[in-house]
Formats: sequence, structure tokens, C-alpha cells
Amino acid sequence: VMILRSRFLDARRKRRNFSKQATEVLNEYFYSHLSNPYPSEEAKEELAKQCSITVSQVCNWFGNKRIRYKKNIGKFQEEANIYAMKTAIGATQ
Amino acid sequence: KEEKQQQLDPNNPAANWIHARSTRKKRCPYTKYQTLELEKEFLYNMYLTRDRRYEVARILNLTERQVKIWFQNRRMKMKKMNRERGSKDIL
DNA sequence: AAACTATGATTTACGACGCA
DNA sequence: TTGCGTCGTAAATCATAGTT
Repeated sequence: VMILRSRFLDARRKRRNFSKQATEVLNEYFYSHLSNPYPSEEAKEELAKQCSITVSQVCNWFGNKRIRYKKNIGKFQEEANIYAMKTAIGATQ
Repeated sequence: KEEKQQQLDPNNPAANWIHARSTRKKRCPYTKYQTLELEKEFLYNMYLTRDRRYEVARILNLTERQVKIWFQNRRMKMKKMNRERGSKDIL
């Protein structure tokens, strides 16, 4: 029993990449809040709900995104432009 | 204590949230042995007395501060595991 | 299929703030 | 005013998924 339990717990690191739609939502938030990409607890919960992931996963995503973006802004430039344009279009409607 | 300004400049994306803790000690992964012993101690009790902390630190060749922080992090980990498992298994 | 890259999760180390 | 508690996070690292 303990073996099964530990085996299950160790399987935490089994992961699946988030869906394209979820990533879309997270990136939209990130790039539209580039000056302060730190969602509040409420915002995290809303994002988690929209993406069908946990709040912890939202925290992980932002933590990873912030550090990786900062480490190589150039690499994310294209992505940044795409989302900037997207939100601009959305605001127009 | 936040709220900066707008961005929109492709080459200057207002990334002033870049903290950069310059004087911070680099993270150094603990050995399997250190981690195992810390886990055993944690199983014995989640909170350390001053004496146990001193002993554990001495035995594992870590500073008391590192041991203190390890326990703090471990408790947070446990809390997180419990929290995000209300919706599942029992065996 | 091996090598390489992307990405989600976990592990150290703190700063900020709380309470005794 | 010392000192350990939690909370949120940075940064490095881990493990594996996805790509070439």
C-alpha cells in the first residue's frame, strides 16, 4: 500500500503540456500586463478556471514565463507582438 | 506599490519588474543523503527545536539557517500537497 | 531513434510582513 | 528587537514531452 501510494506521489512529475487555448489565455494576460505580470490571487483563480488548470499551475506558469522572458526578451519579441496586436484588436471591438 | 506605466515599445517592454537579487546565494541542490535525513527529521517532527536544528545542521554539514529554511519550505510543500489533493485519492 | 529544445514542476534562498 | 512563523517569489535545476 505504501508502495502504491509513493508511486502515485512520484507520478506528480508526469505532465502534459497545457492546451493551446490555455496557453493562449495565459499569454494574453502576461503580455497585456507586461509592466506588472503578477496576477492577484483572484486573477489567478479566474485564469485557472478559464484554463482548466490549478492555481498552482498558474503560479508555475507565470514564474517560468517571467524568468524566461526576462532571460531572453529577444526570443519572445515575436510572441509579444502577436499578443499585443491581439489585445489591440480585442479592445477595438 | 505597483502601477508603472504603459508599454507598447517593442524594444522596451517596460520590464522594470526585473528584480535581480544580486547578493543572493546561488541555489545549491542538496545531496540525496542530506535530503533523506532532513525528511526523516521532518517525519519525526515538523518543527525543530533549537537543539535539533543545531544537531541536524552539524550532521549534514549545512548551516542552521539552511536547515531552518528547509523546514519552512518543507511545511509549505506539505500544505500545498494537502490542499491540492482534496479532490482525489485515498488508499 | 538519438539529439536537441520547450515546458511544467520542484528545489533552494530570500524579502516582506506577522506575531509573541 | 530578536527570532521563528507563513506567503510569494526568483532562479536554478529536474524530468519529460515534443521537435528535428
